[in-house]
Amino acid sequence: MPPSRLPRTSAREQPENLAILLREPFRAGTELLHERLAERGHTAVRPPHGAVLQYLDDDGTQVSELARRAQVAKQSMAELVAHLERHGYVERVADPADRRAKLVRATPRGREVYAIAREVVAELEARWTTHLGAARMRQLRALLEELNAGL
Amino acid sequence: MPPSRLPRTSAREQPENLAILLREPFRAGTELLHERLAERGHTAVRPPHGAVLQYLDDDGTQVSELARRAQVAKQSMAELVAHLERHGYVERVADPADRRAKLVRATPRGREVYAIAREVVAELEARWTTHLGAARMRQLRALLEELNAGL
DNA sequence: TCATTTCGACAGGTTACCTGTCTAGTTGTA
DNA sequence: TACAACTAGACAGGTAACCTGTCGAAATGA
Repeated sequence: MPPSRLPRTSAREQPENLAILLREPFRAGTELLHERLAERGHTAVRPPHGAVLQYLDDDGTQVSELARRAQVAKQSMAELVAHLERHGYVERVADPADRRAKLVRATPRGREVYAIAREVVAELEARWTTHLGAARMRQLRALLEELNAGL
Repeated sequence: MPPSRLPRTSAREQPENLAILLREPFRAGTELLHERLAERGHTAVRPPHGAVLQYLDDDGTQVSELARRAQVAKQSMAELVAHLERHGYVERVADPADRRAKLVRATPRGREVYAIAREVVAELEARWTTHLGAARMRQLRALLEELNAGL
């Protein structure tokens, strides 16, 4: 099941070329990450949950703050957090600074996910560096940084 | 509402750097496209419908084929097509070559969406070229093409 | 001819999103 | 200090976008 087998006659392929070039490596990386997570038993962590883990501070973060960072509604974030809590990836503890609030924090099981993510990122970068060479990878990164800086 | 305002202490920010660099320009482009579509009255066309329009051949395409290309279940694709059909962006006509099948085809209203998409892509590329310069844009594109070629 | 495959419809379920409302608690200000 | 205004998160209820499984009609291959 090659995900890159795009139709030759797709009506929008030509104009979207650059968009696809940006999207595909990201998509491939996300796919690899979730494959690896599944292999190691973390089937309950699916792509949307990245929006939680990605924005979690080490010392815990409020649900409302996570929702703001991920740009979804509080209720949506609360559901994702509840799912991860049910599966033991995060825990919610009382916020000592605000009695209304709870802080969401990664558990040891949650931190395993971070470790796997770091491995996958390292593996991908290594693979890409093999294909492009170190110099061109640096070039690519620099160009992407410039592009991102200009929003 | 700056979408790029990422938390300084995000636990995964460092290792994901390159992933984010790839994702952000794509995300920004998608956002701009759907803003423009909404401005011009095409509020019914939302991101998932790109999976239909993106893979439509000019002479029409079967739902099953679209599902394969977009890598979703037939039923999911059928829903997206039904939505676009209800809103007048595509029509389904009998497939002359297969009496079981119907071909999904863009209507004039659907082709407006393609036109807007092409405008947005052109605008983004122009904006990025202003930031990076034509030479670096060519470099970036070449590097991304190499990266994608290596899957 | 007939077993197998394929197309698209239907049934039924889940997940990830949304808005709106409510209570408890915080904060800014008269 | 008092109180209006705001904020955190829970609950209610809804929708869109995905899934699997099943089916009848049509196509295909042996």
